[in-house]
Amino acid sequence: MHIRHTKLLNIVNNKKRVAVTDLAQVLDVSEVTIRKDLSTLEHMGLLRREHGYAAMAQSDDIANHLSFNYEIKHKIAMRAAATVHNGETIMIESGSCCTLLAEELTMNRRDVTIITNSAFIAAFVRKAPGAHIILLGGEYQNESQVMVGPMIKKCVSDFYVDKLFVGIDGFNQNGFMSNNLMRAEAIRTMAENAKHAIILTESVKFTQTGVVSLFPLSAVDSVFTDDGIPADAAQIMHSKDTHVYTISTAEEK
Amino acid sequence: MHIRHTKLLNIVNNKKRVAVTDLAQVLDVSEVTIRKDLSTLEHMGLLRREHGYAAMAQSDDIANHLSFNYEIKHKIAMRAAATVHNGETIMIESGSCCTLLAEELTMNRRDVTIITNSAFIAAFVRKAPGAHIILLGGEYQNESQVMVGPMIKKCVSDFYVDKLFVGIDGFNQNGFMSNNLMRAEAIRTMAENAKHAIILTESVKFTQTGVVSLFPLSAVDSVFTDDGIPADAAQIMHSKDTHVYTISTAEEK
DNA sequence: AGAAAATATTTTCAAATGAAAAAGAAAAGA
DNA sequence: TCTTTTCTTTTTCATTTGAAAATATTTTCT
Repeated sequence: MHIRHTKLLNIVNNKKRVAVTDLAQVLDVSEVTIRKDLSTLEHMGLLRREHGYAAMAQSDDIANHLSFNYEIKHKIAMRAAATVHNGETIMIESGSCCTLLAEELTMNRRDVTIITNSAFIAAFVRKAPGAHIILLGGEYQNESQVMVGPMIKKCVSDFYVDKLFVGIDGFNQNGFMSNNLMRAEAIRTMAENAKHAIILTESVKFTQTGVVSLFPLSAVDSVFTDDGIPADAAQIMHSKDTHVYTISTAEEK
Repeated sequence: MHIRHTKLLNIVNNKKRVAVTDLAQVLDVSEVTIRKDLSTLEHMGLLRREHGYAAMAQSDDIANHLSFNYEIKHKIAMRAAATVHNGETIMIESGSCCTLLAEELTMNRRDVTIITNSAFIAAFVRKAPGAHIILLGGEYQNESQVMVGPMIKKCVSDFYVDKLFVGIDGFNQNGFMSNNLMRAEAIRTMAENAKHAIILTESVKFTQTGVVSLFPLSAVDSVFTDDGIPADAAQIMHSKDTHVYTISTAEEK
């Protein structure tokens, strides 16, 4: 991803709606270049175009939108993808990093089967050549497009996998947190049928606290995040034998 | 829906991609009017706009695309919707008419719960105020966005409803047909837990034959279609006590 | 380092765009 | 029937758009 694309996304995400003229001026390139960038980014689903403007891709969960810190999320996803081998079956719950993980696995791996309760992820990767998805049933949450409720348990009981990848909404000294009771319940149910629970998240989540408890520290095998993670949070996890993989956020070039 | 919109959709669907200029000329209105129409229709998801052109909304199953015969499909859906009362829980399988039925029920009814194996329908109606969806789990078919396979049975066994609405791909004297073995199997599984199986389909399907058998005539309670249905097909169904509701395709005005 | 190739960016331009105001047509009320 | 209101369509215009060609920059190879 071009460095200008990153800047452009930041501007659009902050202002929500920016004139093409302004973008060209601020980024000091011609409008034509901006337009080509906008085409690319719109195609990736990271923003919307309007006549004369670029607008933030409307998201149902603004705070978790893919285009916020896209590059970091992508790096985290790529690092986690390296732990999955061809032919493996894994579970994924929703979240930006997890979505990008699913994309990578379906685009560039062979015969990876993804079991998920996220209809969003299923739709996101369905055009990819290697997309093989098993969608868990349940009550459909209209905003998140995730399935929750008792049906999840029924569906997931057929499977046992090595790895479950999940996102989080917050963290405190007792463990990992979520913002939604039903989803937290669904994730724990999925975790019962997976050997390792693995967390993928931007480091900001470690400075926030969620609304409901998701996992105690001991339940999580490893964490993939970026190097913005507070030292004390990393320390707490280390002390409980949770592996922490931090990705460098340094901008290349 | 404006009559010009219908004509416009037909042109776009036939040619796949038409210049705005050409549309204005053929329909004999100004380009501005065409542009307003295109905005409306794009917003409804019935076509895509490109710079200078209107293009067919890309569909995974071209033959079943929503924008083909939209008006007829909509009328069929509205007629079927009249049989569903507030507070009812129903099952829907995929199909254009069924999608529009789901839209109507979530937009203009109160407390209707829809059980479906179509992630497409779930996503299509999720913004509607009354959308309450239970999505059945299973193997995710990338093109149709429908879940199939043994997990359907597990999921659906929790429910028993009065009505199951389904679409079909074809018909012969032995009964109703589908184009996909797995989906046909899923539909029959759903039908086991519904009192009445109800078919929603454009009449053209009665002149086509599917690839796999879906239901014998006796398994279907009623059929909602348009008045283009061949007399002999209607006759066969009548003889088996299947109600046939035909909607007039006459263009108003 | 220097040449060749591949990428990225800008210039240029005719065509397409959306907004606003004006004109026309249809529906409703007296 | 005439008037008012509302909805639809057209006219007008300054701005935005994408395509192509020209130029600049970076990368790759020798």
